[in-house]
Amino acid sequence: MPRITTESLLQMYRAMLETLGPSRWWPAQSPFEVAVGVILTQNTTWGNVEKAIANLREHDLLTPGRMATVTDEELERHIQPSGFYRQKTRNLRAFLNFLDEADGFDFIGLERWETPELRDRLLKVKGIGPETADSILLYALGRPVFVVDAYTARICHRHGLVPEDVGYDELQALFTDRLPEDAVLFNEYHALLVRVGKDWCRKKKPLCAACPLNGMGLEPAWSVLDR
DNA sequence: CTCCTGTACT
DNA sequence: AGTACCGGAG
Repeated sequence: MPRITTESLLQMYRAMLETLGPSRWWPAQSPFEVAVGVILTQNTTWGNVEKAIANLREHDLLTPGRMATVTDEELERHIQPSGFYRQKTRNLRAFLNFLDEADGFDFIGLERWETPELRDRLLKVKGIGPETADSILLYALGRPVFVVDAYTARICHRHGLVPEDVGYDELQALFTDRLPEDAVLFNEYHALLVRVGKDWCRKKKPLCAACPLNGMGLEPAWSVLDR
């Protein structure tokens, strides 16, 4: 395994930022809307989530208090285009209950918890796993938490930085152990990795020659391991 | 490991 | 038609 340094991670960051420009994440009008988008986008393309969000906005359901008033059937209908709509309705309901019990639907009231405790509490909510919890912490609450995902794993694995079956915490530590604890940096870094993962470091037929991360002196491990 | 689900892309 | 999608639960 190659030695990974702070400078090499920052070099990757700069390469992506220079090529792609800033990402302006998370696209939403409130912290609650961010959290809803985070939950809806689990294993789902963002375009489908946008349709669901648009439905919710049309019906003025993008606040915890308003969303809590509708039935499961109505919520299912609105978020249907984002897929997994029965599960996600349960997940949204569980998150609403969490907000209600935590702070009476005042999303900003979550500020009273330090990040590690708030993360533990989020992870106890059914439907909220590590990536969803961290995305809410970073993109809804501005906490300096580095979000990793399948794209991050794929990109890092193909550059020989981690094994293919790297776990969430281990992959996250790769970045948090070496980068300054900066929410603005973490926000943009994850956004850039997702964009690279979608458009260049694709699962099949990766476009390595045109990739923003091409020619960084990293080992293209994928080329000899799989296809 | 399988299931969950709709949509868009190849 | 097959595949992939800003995962998580059982």
